[in-house]
Amino acid sequence: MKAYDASAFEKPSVTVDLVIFTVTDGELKALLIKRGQEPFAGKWALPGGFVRMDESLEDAARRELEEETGIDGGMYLEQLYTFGDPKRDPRTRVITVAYFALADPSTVNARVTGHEQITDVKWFPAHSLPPELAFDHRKIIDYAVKRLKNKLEYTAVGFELLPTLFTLTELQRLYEAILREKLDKRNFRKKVEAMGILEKTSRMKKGVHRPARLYRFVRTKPRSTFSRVRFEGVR
Amino acid sequence: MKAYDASAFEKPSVTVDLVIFTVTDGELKALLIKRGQEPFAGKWALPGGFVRMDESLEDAARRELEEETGIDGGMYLEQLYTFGDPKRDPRTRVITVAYFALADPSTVNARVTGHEQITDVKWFPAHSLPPELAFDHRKIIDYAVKRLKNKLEYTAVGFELLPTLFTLTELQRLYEAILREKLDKRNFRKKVEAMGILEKTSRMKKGVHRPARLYRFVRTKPRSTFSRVRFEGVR
DNA sequence: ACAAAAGTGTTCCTAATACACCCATGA
DNA sequence: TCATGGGTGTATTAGGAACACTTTTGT
Repeated sequence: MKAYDASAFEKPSVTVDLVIFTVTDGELKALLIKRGQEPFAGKWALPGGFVRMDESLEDAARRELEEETGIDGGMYLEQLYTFGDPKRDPRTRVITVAYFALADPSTVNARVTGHEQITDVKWFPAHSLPPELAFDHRKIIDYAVKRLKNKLEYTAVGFELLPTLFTLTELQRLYEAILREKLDKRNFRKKVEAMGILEKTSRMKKGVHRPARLYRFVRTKPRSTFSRVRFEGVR
Repeated sequence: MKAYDASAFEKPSVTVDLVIFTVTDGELKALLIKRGQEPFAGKWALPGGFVRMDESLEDAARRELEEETGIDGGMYLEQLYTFGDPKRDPRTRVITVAYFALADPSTVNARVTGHEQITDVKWFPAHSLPPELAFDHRKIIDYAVKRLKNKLEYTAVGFELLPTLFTLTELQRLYEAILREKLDKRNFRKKVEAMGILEKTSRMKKGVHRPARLYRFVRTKPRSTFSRVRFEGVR
């Protein structure tokens, strides 16, 4: 019980690990860092780090997020799962609380800052990751991808991956990239408009062909029907 | 990064807390224990305890579960969320990984075993909990209730709360108790039969009126359509 | 024979799917 | 003027919701 003297127990280390997603070139990508130190030196791993004694888990995640991507706060962040296998870190007991984050590619500026132990930072397609990842990070990423796909079907989370203004086709491509399936243009638009979270702007995006209308994402007041709109099977 | 020397950091304590649900008397109930020690002496709290260095989080949860309820393994157990507010424990930094468990009431035998720090154990209706719970346990329970309700709508998790053989009315009452809404008998049966996870047995349950057929829950091979069956709005 | 719970079938309606054509622009 | 992506409407179908009556038993 809680009532036991906490100091009587040997304590595990606690870290947060981040699966930072973005979508570029029609592909879902995750940000990985190359480790410069043992264990798993030279292997790709999730960004993350130790939770400090005076910060909440989410604060820790957001701090690491900023350090790693150069984005200061505001990014979508959600707790994923806590991985606590006693052998997941070969050195000592480390329990990690995994988060996933969604980054609008236009704002992300991945970089190596401060961490001499990181020798490289790179976006990897979520479906062709390096074969050998550090720790149990492959498992964590796979889990995050599953959760993201699922979440996409019943929430408006996808907008986090787009700039403020976007066209419906861009939104559709985003969904297709994450779900890895083609969607029907007409049905997709019907669904997304039914959600009532799109605001038509007066601006148009010029391209080589007919200009496309730009939309903005608006968080509406909680609607009971909102969470029921799903993307499953929009084909 | 992971690469830092783990021992250089002060470590938080890590516990697991359990929201153990059952349904009796047409009500969803959660098992609470009365604390015999500070902090929160005399207050009701979730069962739980420190994670040992050599056991996984789930192992820790299952161990506590058995110690608290006298059920040896096999119970449905799912990781809920990890709560890590630095001030959630007034003494020291304690991060807790919350789990929720589902107990068939016929097998549960709540008791006080071994823990001199526990002065009482009791099932409380999830919707009328003691006003003052220890730590952030009210938040944890509320979250668990939300998750359970949600889970009920797209998985077969409800069967964990019933004995092996049950009638369809018993199953419906269970759903009604958790969702806190009346369901339409005909639609409920259609849905639940469409799930394809019920096996009609030849046995009947005798009562004061027309005997009811007893069913058994069968885990079918993974069916792609399975997860789409929902209970929302079965009214 | 009747009270009470078990059990079942049909209609209505909404939402999901599948599908094809016109529109506006730049080259 | 034509190639290309932008944009829209409709018919069909499946599933969710609403609803009422018959059956079986114990008393």
